[in-house]
Amino acid sequence: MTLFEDLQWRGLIKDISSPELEKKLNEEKLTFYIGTDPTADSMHIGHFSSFLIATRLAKYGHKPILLIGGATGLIGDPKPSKERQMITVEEVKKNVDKLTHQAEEIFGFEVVNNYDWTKDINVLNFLRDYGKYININYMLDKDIINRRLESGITFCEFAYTLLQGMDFVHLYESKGVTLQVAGSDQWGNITTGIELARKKNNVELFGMTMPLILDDNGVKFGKTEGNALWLDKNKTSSYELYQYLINSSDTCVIDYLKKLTFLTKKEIEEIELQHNNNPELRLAQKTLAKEVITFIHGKEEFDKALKMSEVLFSGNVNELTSKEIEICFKGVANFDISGDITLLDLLTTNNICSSRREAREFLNNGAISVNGNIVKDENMIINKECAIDEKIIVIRRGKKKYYLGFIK
RNA sequence: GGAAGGGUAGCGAAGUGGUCAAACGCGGCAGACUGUAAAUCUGUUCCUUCGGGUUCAAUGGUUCGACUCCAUUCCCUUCCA
Repeated sequence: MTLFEDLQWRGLIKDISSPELEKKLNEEKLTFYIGTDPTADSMHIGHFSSFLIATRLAKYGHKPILLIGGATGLIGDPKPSKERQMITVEEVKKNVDKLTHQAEEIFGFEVVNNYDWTKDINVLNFLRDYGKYININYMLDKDIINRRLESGITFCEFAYTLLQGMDFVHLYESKGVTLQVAGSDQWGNITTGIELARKKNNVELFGMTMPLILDDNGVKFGKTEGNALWLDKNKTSSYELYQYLINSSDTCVIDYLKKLTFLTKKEIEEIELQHNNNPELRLAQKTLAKEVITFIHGKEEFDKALKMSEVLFSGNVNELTSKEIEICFKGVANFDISGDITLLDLLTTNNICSSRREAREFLNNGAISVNGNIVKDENMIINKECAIDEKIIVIRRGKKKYYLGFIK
């Protein structure tokens, strides 16, 4: 199977700028880039799913460059609905540093920052050297801009696409990059770069986009409860990541395996077969979790997440020693307990429940358990005596949310 | 700068003087069922010491009483310049 066929089979190709690209990908060694803007201090699983393409292409001998948008992040890619809130310069800088570090650590490829080549371009150069090549009508035709004309768009965001186009051209000129890969929402920006290069450098650059990964509710992969799943394990523990992946729906999980792992077609088809025979074993989900977490955090973290999940969902928490709990709950929300405190106060003061009212409701529903036992008494006194090894209290809210209290 | 429309809970959206802590939908959270699934069903969704307290962009005003009326301010959108 050629690279292109493999990508197609995995459903990773949405648009390509020219049919020629297939041949180029299969037969040549290209230098390509994929980028993201530093809108947060960590990448999330969504970035991961698209950045994986870098590793995939690299395996076939292409050279990846990862771009962190220190410049474009200051402007903001237009969202379909409304203007973005500007991020402060300091924050962007901070995010760039973190993302750069993270990208290097997880993917191990060269990382560049477009701020480096954009910061010294003055407004006149910008207009003459780049603005002159792009017609306004061309920009207005872009989906993302067109859609915003009704609700309004500032010049700042309107110009964003041009900045990204400049990146492509710059990377072509300085590093011989001829291909840009991105999520499908970036198509408009990729084509701006191609257009710019065609007019300015008289060269044909290539673009390829991947479809968004959606679950069966049409929700973007990796979005849960409005929180992203971060790749920084201090922001999202490997346990949480494991839980998200293991809960993938049957209808999506095979698709996820294709898109998020490096398992071969044969291996995935074998898993699919077994999975369909015994869906309740969730072999596909387990494999997915293993592959993804091992890639991001390494084997050790995966083992930890696995052990913790097994303990929490099959065994009983109070069979463990405090030491074991401490190890496998690392990363779970925790707090200190000093002296006696009623359960109700404990729940509210540590943000396990947002109000006393809510805490009572949970207690009444039997949603709260302490060290594995459901408790309904809001006045239960929590102290050293009821702690495991007199050290740790494990609070569970609902089925899956855990909190650790350390006796001080 | 001018004209018009608008700002209601996490979001969308009703309410246009009292029966409004505010319909309805989505989302969230919990419970049942289950495969830690999906679907479904049930409860709940400002705070509370359960007396009550604080909310409908902000500030003042009218009124016994304001989300509803008036004034000013701020913000958003559209059209015109």
